[in-house]
Amino acid sequence: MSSPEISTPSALESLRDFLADQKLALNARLPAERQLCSELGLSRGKLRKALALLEAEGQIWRHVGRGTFIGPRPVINLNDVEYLSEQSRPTEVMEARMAIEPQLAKLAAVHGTASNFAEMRRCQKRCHSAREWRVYEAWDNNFHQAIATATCNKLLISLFDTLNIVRRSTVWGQLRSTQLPPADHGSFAEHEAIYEAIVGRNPDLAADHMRSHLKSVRDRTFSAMEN
Amino acid sequence: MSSPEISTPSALESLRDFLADQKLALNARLPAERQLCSELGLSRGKLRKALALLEAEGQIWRHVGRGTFIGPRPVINLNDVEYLSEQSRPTEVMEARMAIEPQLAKLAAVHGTASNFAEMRRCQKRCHSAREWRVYEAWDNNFHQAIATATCNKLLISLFDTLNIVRRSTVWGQLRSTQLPPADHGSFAEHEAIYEAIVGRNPDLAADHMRSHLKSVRDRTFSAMEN
DNA sequence: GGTGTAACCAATGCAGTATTGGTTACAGCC
DNA sequence: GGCTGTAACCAATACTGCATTGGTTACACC
Repeated sequence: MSSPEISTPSALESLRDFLADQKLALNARLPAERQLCSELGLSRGKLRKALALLEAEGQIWRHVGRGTFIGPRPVINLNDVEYLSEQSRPTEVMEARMAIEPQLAKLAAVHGTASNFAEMRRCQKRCHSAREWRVYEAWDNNFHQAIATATCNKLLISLFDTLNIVRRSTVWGQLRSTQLPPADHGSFAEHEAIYEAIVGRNPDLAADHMRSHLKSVRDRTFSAMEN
Repeated sequence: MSSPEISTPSALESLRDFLADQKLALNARLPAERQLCSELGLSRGKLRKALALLEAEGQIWRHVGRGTFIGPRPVINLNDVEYLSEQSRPTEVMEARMAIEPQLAKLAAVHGTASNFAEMRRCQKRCHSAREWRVYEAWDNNFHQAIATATCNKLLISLFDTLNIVRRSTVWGQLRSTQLPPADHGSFAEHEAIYEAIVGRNPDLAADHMRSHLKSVRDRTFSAMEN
């Protein structure tokens, strides 16, 4: 039986020869499968087996609708926020917040500067003076952003930004309970506690307050969803 | 009456009234400028001035070809991992790991499945049998990746991936102390402790072990850098 | 100088079409 | 039965032409 053991390897060989001939640069796109078939005189099945081997070796990578390319598969776009938002359920987003934001508060208490603290204070005041839910929410968001900024860690800030975008674009399955100005919103006291702990350079306390703040946010959100 | 001090504010007022009437949701798109002009009976110039004020307040954001939207301008996609890597110093990367990975271990102990645990075990074995530093490092990396995967939280996994890419592309300012096979590498016991805590469904213990593991990694790394 | 109007610009969205890798069904052939 | 080649189909993606949108400029008119 000379056919399978030899014919498939020969397909691989002719494909390798073709690639060597063309001297294709990194990331270059090679002809579509159907075209390569006729050029190399191979059936599509054989060609695809050869291509699969090359792909397994990391020599090429393929994608439906795009083509076959030279080189290692590029890193997937991790920050494809839309995709992430579709993939993330509200409980997951909340879980991620509770995992990360307390740590940010902790580090903010360590590395935060006076101007960081001033920005946090400014956001708090705007929260108080907000008369519409939307405005309140904007400054609440800025408050949490200010805490992330206070970590003085660009990587963590970037991770928080991604988390934040996903959170804001997540469909929470509810309308805000109207245009309610959040007059006696419980978050005021919680924000204050977080702020005090951070400014007081008390990392663990800051993390604790952030954790309980997020817990109450979670409870309010999900209980509102069930109503 | 028709002086600029009055006419422009009135444009702003009628625009605010319009927004209140429509009760537009967050991220909703409001009508195109030309349409709003006729609806509100304003010239485009006046309308644009009013819109510019709202935009300055952070109430709306606009983009050519897309439209005008309610809410804060979404943050640009910072998928530029290379940029992040340049901006992040080794201490920052390490700090981010110590902030996030213990939380991942904690959640892995909560949500992890049997197949997650099997994968973690597989990575551990490969770490043991590795004879080159590079291979060891690859499976060590996979071990931490498996923990992130075990959180069953796509958002957290994605954040970890970003962190991981930055970490791996960070210049640590040192060469590995040669090709040393890490025969009695201290991380073995630490990995084992983390694994046991996760499989034993002990979230806090898992976080603790991860924290001390990262501490020892940090100490080894930075002491090596000083030598 | 300020205002309103219209025209233009580049960026974007959108819908329809073509292309691409991946898969399946089937006839033909040892 | 097992393998092969062919064709058809599928979902994802690129491409293309057109409509729309915010931003800008020019100009006539007070």
